[in-house]
Amino acid sequence: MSYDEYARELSAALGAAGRSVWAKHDWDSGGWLPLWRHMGDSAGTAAYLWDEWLAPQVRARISEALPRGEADGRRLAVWLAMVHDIGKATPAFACQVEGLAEAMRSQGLKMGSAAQMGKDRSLAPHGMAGQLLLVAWLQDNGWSKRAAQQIGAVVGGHHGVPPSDADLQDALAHRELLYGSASTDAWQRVQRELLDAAASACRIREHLDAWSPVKLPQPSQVLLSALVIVSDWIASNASLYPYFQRTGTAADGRVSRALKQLGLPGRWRPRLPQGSAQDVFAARFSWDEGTRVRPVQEAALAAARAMDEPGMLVIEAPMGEGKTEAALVAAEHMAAVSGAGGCFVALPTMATSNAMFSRLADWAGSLEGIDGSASVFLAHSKAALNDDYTGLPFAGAESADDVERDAAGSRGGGLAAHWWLRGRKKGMLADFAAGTIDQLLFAGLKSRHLALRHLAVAGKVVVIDEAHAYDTYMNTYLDTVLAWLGAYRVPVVVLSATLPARRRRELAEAYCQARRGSPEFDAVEKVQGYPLLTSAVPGGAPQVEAVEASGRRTEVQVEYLDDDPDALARRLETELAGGGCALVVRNTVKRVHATARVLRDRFAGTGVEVSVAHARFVDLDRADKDRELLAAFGPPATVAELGGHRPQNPRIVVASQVAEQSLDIDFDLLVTDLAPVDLVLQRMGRLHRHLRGQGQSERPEGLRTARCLITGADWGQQPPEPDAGSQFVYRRYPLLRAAAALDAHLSAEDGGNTIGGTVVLPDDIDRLVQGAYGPDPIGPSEWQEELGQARESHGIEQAAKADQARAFLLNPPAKPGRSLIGWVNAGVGDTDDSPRGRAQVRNAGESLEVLLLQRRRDGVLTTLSGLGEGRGGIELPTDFAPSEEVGRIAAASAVRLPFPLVAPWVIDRVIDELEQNLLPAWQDKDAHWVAGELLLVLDEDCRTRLAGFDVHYTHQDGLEVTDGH
DNA sequence: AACAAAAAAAAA
Ligand SMILES: [Fe+3]
Ligand SMILES: [Fe+3]
Repeated sequence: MSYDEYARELSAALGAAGRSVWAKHDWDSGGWLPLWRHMGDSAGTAAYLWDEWLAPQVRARISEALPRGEADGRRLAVWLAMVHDIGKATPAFACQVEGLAEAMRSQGLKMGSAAQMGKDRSLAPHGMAGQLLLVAWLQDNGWSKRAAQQIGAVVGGHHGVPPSDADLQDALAHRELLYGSASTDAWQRVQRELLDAAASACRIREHLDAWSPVKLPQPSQVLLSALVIVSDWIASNASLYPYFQRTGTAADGRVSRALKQLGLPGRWRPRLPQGSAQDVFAARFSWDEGTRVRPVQEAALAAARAMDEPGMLVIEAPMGEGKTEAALVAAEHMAAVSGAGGCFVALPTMATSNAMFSRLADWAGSLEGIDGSASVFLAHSKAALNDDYTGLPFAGAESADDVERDAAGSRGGGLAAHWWLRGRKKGMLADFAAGTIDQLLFAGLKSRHLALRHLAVAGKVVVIDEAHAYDTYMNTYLDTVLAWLGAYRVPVVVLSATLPARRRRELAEAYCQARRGSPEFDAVEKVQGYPLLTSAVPGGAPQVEAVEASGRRTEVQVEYLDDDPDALARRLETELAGGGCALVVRNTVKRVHATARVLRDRFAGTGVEVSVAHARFVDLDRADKDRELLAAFGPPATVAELGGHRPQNPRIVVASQVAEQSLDIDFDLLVTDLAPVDLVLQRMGRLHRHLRGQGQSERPEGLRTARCLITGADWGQQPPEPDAGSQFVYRRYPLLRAAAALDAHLSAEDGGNTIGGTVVLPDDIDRLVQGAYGPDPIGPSEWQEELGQARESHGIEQAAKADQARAFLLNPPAKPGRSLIGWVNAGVGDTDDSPRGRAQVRNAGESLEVLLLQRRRDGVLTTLSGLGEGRGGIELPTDFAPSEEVGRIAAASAVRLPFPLVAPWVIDRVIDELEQNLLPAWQDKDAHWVAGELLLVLDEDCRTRLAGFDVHYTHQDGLEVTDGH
């Protein structure tokens, strides 16, 4: 049956009254669509999506419990798409457009005017009405109410939120909204006629009896919901499915035409990667002759090959062992086994997502089994500012005129961003996506159109990078999402360099939907080894395997240093006497600025350059800073590529945590504040990262041994007292545990000498991480009392975080047969756009981002002067929307306001004052770069006052705020 | 009355 047939069969089966029911209307053009037409469009679209677009593993999941498997799955899906708007065949809906209502009245469907129906109408929105009608119809066909509700809720939820029981009761209590006045049964006859015709057109009549006892698993129900929503959205796109201007408009081939114009990309049909690990990796990543596969990579592919069912693979290995490549190859194999049609890689930040996006696209380009072109998506809020993403060709065509041109243009295949597969809710439906972990965690947040987010991940393999980097709050979401992924049989690859054993166990338990602390998972926590692979398949026994390391090591001499800026300055003077580059990592921006100030004083006129790096810069400056760091301290190839050079004179970079993240930069000497031990290790990774001459002989003589000075605590106390700001950021307990783990490690090394010792990377990573995060006491006995107290209050605090996270947390999958009624109830909706009403997948206090602009002395508004590449000082219009080009610069001039301006007792005043700057002309829809953004306008000296504070911005030091009182 | 980095915000 072709995709165009559904509407024809419907209209043939309906009488004049049934055909008179309308579904869509456009006030501007006066165009409209009858319900039967929208039913046919939606069904045809759903059938096409089932055949050509859904990943095999999604089809399998939907069909799992149905007696005839996928044939039943397709029938059920197409039928639900067809009947999704049956609730429009009610007085409550039909009365809304008087002209169309009048046509229905003349067919005997009596109803009052919209005004006569009054406010009650909102008690029976058409989704909910549809659920009630469908459930009643199924009951008439011999179904139990319970069985009917699991199907009905798909219709009830087609606008994103399945109704609650109470809502359904309220609607039922107003019979006249659904069935008109008690004196007529015309409405019920038409509703039955439409549903009967739909059942015949979808050939489901003969299957209804066999389906009635089925208990649909919730994953199937959610995926059916999502498919109905996607079909409806496509069928409701008026440029694909134009409205009619007259009754009886001929529309032959309308569905096939629309689907051709939509031009969804071809799927990836993954094949098992064949051959040796060496060959597979070399082919996927275009390795040159000399590159050898690493032991972890080889083992990861072997572990994936050993899993004969979809499962979770945890890869723990040090930075620089090719974990990402290992994950992608494992993902390819797992995709072929499970029938995935794509891959999502989740990362902690937008910056790492951007970097991953290019790698993912390269990898996807090398895959076999991609027919036509595949769609790629960069999933985070600032993707539009990323040139790698926006530079991609766009596939498909929004207007019919473009179809021919595009069909010619995209014949070459390859990767493209698809015009329809973009935006917050649809973008993740693309085949290959890289993005922030938030995009994955949203699948665990009760919110509108949640089913779409589930469909987006249910068809893929999911890779979770930097799994150690998430806090208790986010982990609460992650665990719930993993439970759903396990239920969807979505293969998952988890990556980490520093994963606490307890967390490893929790991840595996979550995915397998096992109880916390299930004894089968003891081995996952107790196993020792690094690198380490863990594989888990729901219902099976988890496997663990230690892997040989690849051999690169760095010995780091560790020394404790008092927390005194002057002492630090004196020390650096000595250390850098013979040249060299030092990195000083501070835990707060305040300390970064304070340290930089002292050092600049000290080194003024000596040729020693001091610079800062932190996140309190506008995006464009931050990107420049990162580039400058890479051009000076990156690996030789990168330095050459960026046209930079490693400084000859001594250099000091004072940085916040931005330096511990993804940047591949290398210093001769490291000074760091005491931080949680995984972060200390991460920072140590910036030390002698690249080989510079035999035995590091190209480094200054005194700095050829890697050395790390740890400060940011009063080491004289027992236990050491971490800096107050550090405690605020990281909490006291993890800092004390870090100090204790280091102490235990170093004193074991050299027999009780607590002045310092050696940490070997990567050999000591596992021991330090497990020591710091394990359950056992660690550190000197005199510290234990303090540690015990810190542990207790930390436990309470973390439990509170987990509790907060649960406020909008989705439940794990319920028993099969439980309908989706109330699935996202008490959720956040998406109507509340005020900064405060938004529930989050991250636990953060208030924050405000502003666009930093400048006003010249002559009163003209401009972009910030001094921005690189000629972006600075460009005039901005105030009475109309800025151009595309300048708007983008303004949007990339965002900076987050520091704490003093967003403290709970200040933020309201700050927002009030910033709202004074809003430009009405910039709120227009053609001002999409800047609409809704708060503007902070600086004077010609880059200063301003805000809420009683002095605000100052420099390209050198970023945003500084001082109390102006 | 103290604070990293981090994310995000349109449907049928
Ligand atoms: Fe609808
Ligand atoms: Fe619809």
